[in-house]
Amino acid sequence: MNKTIYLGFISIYLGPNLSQIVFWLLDINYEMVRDIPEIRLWGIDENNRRIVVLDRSFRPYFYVVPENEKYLESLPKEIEKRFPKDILHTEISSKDFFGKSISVIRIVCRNPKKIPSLRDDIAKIIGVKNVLEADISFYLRYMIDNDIYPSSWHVVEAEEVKEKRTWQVDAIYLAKNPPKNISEKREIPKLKFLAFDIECYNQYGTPRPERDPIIIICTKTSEGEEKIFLAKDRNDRDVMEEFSKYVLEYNPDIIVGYNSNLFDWPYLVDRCKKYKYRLKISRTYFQPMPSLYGHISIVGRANVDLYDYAKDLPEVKVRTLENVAEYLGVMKKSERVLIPGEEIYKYWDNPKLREKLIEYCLDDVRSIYLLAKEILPFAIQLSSIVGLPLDIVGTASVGYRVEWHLIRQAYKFNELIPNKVERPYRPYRGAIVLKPLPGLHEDIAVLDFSSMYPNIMINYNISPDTYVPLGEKVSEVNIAPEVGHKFRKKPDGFYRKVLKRLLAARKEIKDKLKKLDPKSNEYKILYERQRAVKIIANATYGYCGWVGARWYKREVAEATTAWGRKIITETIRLAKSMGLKLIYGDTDSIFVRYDKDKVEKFIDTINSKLGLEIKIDKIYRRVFFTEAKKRYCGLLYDGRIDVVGLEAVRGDWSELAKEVQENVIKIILTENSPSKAAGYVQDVIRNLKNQKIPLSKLIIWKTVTKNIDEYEVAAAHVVAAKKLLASGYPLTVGDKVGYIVVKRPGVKLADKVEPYIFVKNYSDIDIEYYINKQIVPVATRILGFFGYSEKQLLAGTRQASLSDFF
DNA sequence: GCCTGAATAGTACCA
DNA sequence: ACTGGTACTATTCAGGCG
Repeated sequence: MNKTIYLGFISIYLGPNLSQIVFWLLDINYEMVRDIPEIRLWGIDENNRRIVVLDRSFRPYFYVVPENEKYLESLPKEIEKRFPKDILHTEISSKDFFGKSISVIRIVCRNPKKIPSLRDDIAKIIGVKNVLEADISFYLRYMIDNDIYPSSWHVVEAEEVKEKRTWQVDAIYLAKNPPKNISEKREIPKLKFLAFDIECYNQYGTPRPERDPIIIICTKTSEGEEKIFLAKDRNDRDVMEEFSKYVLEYNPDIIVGYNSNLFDWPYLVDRCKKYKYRLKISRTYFQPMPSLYGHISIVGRANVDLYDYAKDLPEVKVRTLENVAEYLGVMKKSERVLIPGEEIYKYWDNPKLREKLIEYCLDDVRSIYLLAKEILPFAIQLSSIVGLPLDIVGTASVGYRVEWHLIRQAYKFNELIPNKVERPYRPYRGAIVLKPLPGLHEDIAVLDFSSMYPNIMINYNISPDTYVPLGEKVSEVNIAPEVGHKFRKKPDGFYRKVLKRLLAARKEIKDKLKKLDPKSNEYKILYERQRAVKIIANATYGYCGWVGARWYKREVAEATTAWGRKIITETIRLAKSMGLKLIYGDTDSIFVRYDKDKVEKFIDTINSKLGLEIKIDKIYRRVFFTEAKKRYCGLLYDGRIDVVGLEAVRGDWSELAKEVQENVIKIILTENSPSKAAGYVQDVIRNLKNQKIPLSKLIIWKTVTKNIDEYEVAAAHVVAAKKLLASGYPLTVGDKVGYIVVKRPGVKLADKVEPYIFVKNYSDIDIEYYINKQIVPVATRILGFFGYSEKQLLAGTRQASLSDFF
C-alpha cells in the first residue's frame, strides 16, 4: 500500500492517507522532473499555511487539423511513427471552429519544451492543414483544461509528501486528481506582502548596473515592518544579499514594487551578476526570471508591479509614484520627502543629506505599500476573471486580458483557439458624434445606453462564428445596417455566450452588493470584481476589431458600430419627436433638456422599443459647450464640476493654463459672471509678469511616442528630449518630457524650449509665450463665447505691466 | 525672399 | 499592440507676389 516514488533526486515517502486540501491559488509553474512535467500549484490553505500541490498527471498537447477526412485516418499513425520519442499518443476529437464542427487530431506529447519544434515539423507534413493551440504555455493549458483559476479557491485530494524538499512552504502535496475550483468562495486569504524600492548611485545620469551600485533598498511588510538596507559607501556587495535573506526570512506571498519589472528587478539581477551572486528569493530559492508579457517571475510568489495598474488611471497625467500616491489619496506630495532623481547621488555623498535620502526611499516604499492595499484587491479579481496568474495579469495589455478571458471560455464551449496571424490593417467606420449646441444650458440630462456595444453584439448575435460570408445562403439572419454584414440568428455565437455570461455575472454581483455594508470586506471584494467584469466586457468589442486578436473579425466590429449608429440615430429622432430639446450626443449618449415627465416617458419608450436599456447618467444644473465636439464642462447639482476634453483635463498643457481654465469654468458655471472671469485672467497675467507664478506651473509635459530620430518635424518636446539625451538622461519611447519655453533668438517654439530641470532663472522664461499661447487661448476658449476677445483679456493688464516696468 | 493658407505631424482626449 | 472620432498646436510646404 505505501510506496516510495522518486521526484528528481529526492526519494519521497507517500503516506497512506489522502486528505482534502482547500487552497487559494497564488502562483503556478512547472518543471521537468525525470522526464515528467510536474505542475506546481503554490497557494495558501484554509489554515493559512503556505503549501504547494504537485500534479504529475498532465501532459501537453496540441491539435492538428487535417486537409480532409482521408488524412484523419492516416495522419495519426504517420505522426506517431515519425516522432516516437516525443509523442505519447494521438486521438481524434471533435471541436467547433468558426461555426463549424470539425474533426481534429490531438497530439499528446511528453515534454512541453519540445512542442514548438514538433509543431513546426508536423505543420510541414502533407495532409496537415493547420496546427492549433501549440502556443498555449503548459501551465496555462493545465489550468484551462481543469478549470483552475488563479486567485481563487480550490479543493484537491492529495497526499502529503512527508520528506520535505528544501522549498519555502509549510507542506508539499501530491495531487491524486486535479484540483477543483470552488467558485462560490470569494474571500481572500490573509496574504503577506512585501513592498520594496531601490535607489541607485547615478553620478552620470541614468544609473547603469554594470557601473553604479545600489545604495539603498527599503522594504515594508503587510504587518508594517520597515527595513533599510544600505551600501557601505559605494560598495553594495552586501546589500543584495541582506535583502534576499530578509525576503526569505519574511517569506512574502506577494512582492510589490513600482516599475519593478522594468527597473528594480533587472537592476538587482544584473548587479548580483557582477558579484557572481544569485538572488535566491523564490520559494524554490531560484532567482527572478523574465516571463510572459515582460513580467518577472518569482516562483511561488506573485511579483506585482503597481505601475501596470497606475497606467489605468487616466486622470494622472505624469504617472510618477508620488503623483499616483497623491491621486489615490495615500500620500500627499507636501507631506513627503522629494528629491530630484538626478541628484540622488549628491544626497548620498553628503553626510548631512544622506538621512534625507533614506527618508525619501522610505516614503517611496510607504507609498508602494499603501498603493498595494488600494490596488491589489482589483488585481486579484482581474486575475481570477481573466485566468492569468496575479503577477502576469497586470503586465498583460488590455487586448491580452480580453483574449485570455476568451481562451478560457472557448475551452468551456468546445471551441478551438485560433492561432495568431498577421493581417493587414483596414479601418472601418465608428460611432456618431453630434455637433453640440454652443452656449450655456440649464438643467440638462445625460442619457446613455448601458454597455451599448456588448448588448448590440448579444442582441444581433454578432460573432466570428455566426458571420455569414457573401454568397452563402442562410435563412434566419440579422443584417447589419449600412454595411450589410449578415449573422446567423441561431445558434448562439461565441461572443454572445461570453458576453451574456459576463453581463449576467455583473448583474448578480451588483445585486449582492445592494445587500452588503459598503464598509465591509466582502463589499470591497465584490465591488472590485464587478469593476473587473465590466472592464473585460467593455473591451471585448475593441478586441474583436484589433488586427492582432486571435478572434479578429473586421465585419464583427464594423457591424457592431453600424448598429450603434442606427440605434443612436433612432434615439435622437425619437427624442426630437417627443419634444425633447437636444443639446449634444456622442456614441451612446444624448444630452437633453431635463423635462422630467417627457424624459421619463422617453426612457420607457426607448427601453421597450430598442431592446437596449437607456438611463439617466447625470443631470447638469448648467452645462457649457463651444462649437467643438467632445469638449464641454458642466456643473452638477451637488456642486461638483465636470470638465470633459478641454485643456484643463489634458496632460499636454502647463499647469498654469489648466488652472486658469478650470477657474474660468468655475466662475462661469457657478456665478455666470464672464466679467469676473476675465478679471481673474488679467490678474493671473499680471502675476505671471511679476514672476509670482512658480516655475513648476510652467512645465509642459509631452510623451515621446517614437524613437527620437524617427521624428519628421522639429517638435518642441522632441528638441527638449534631444537635449536630455545629450546630457545623459534616460529617455525611451513612452516617457514624458517636461519642458519650459524660454527666451531664445529663434522664431520657432522648438528653438525656445529647455528641459525643465535645466531652467533655474525666472528671467529666462518667455513670459509672452505663456500669456499668448497658454493662458489667453484656454481662457478665450470659454470666454470667447461671452464676447471676450484675446485683446480684451490682454488689455486690462497693460496698466500693471507698465507699472512693473518702472 | 516674404507672406499666407493648406497640408501634415504630433499628442491626447471621448465614447 | 482594444476601436474609431475628434480638437488643437506647430511645423512644413506650395503658390502668389514682387
